Amino acid sequence: MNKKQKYQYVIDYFQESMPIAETELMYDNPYQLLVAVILSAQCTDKRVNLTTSTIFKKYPTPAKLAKANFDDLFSLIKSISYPNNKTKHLIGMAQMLMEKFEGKIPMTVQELIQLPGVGRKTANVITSVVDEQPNMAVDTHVFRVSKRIGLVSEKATTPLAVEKELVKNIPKELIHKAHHWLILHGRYTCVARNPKCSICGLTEVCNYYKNVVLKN
DNA sequence: ATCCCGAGGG
DNA sequence: CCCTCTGGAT
Repeated sequence: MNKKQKYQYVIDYFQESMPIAETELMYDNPYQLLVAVILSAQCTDKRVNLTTSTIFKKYPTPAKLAKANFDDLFSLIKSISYPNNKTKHLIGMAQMLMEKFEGKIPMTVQELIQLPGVGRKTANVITSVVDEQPNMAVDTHVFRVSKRIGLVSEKATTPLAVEKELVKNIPKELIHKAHHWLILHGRYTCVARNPKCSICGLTEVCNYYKNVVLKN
């Protein structure tokens, strides 16, 4: 089976098993998604959702968030990872939105990564989810699952390298869905520790299953 | 002990 | 490339 066939097999499987694949972060607009994704670094979506309901009430717009008191915001997110950094990033992000972008969320990767707390992964999430741009955000799940199945080559050792190979091999119109497929597969089946290969429909094409599981 | 939709800085 | 930030769940 060549690479093209492998991608097709994986896509067909996900199309059938996950016809609707969406983020589990709760948001109602691009501003809320941006805040939620920044908060999601090294933290589960469920814990992020616990904090954003209050944050969105207290700071419903970039203008409000730009004027937030550090300690007030910190107290709302102190129970998730890196509260100090994230508080600083959120306020700085909102301030730059007001100063450089007229309080609106820019919709290009180049502009988004200028914002404090927004890196390539977050910028790819925003532009693909909000604007349906064919960008692939590579987080810990997408990285791990792509490597295990063998969707990307051995030499792809960084998120950027994985991103480029995935974008090259997945049809443009499916990249947005594929992003969520890989995340949800990684979150519930191809988990980091003791992946649940017994309930996985991809073992037939999976390098990890062939090279690691079958040999133990 | 390891992991969770990373980013910034050296 | 490396390191730090940093809390809760399993």
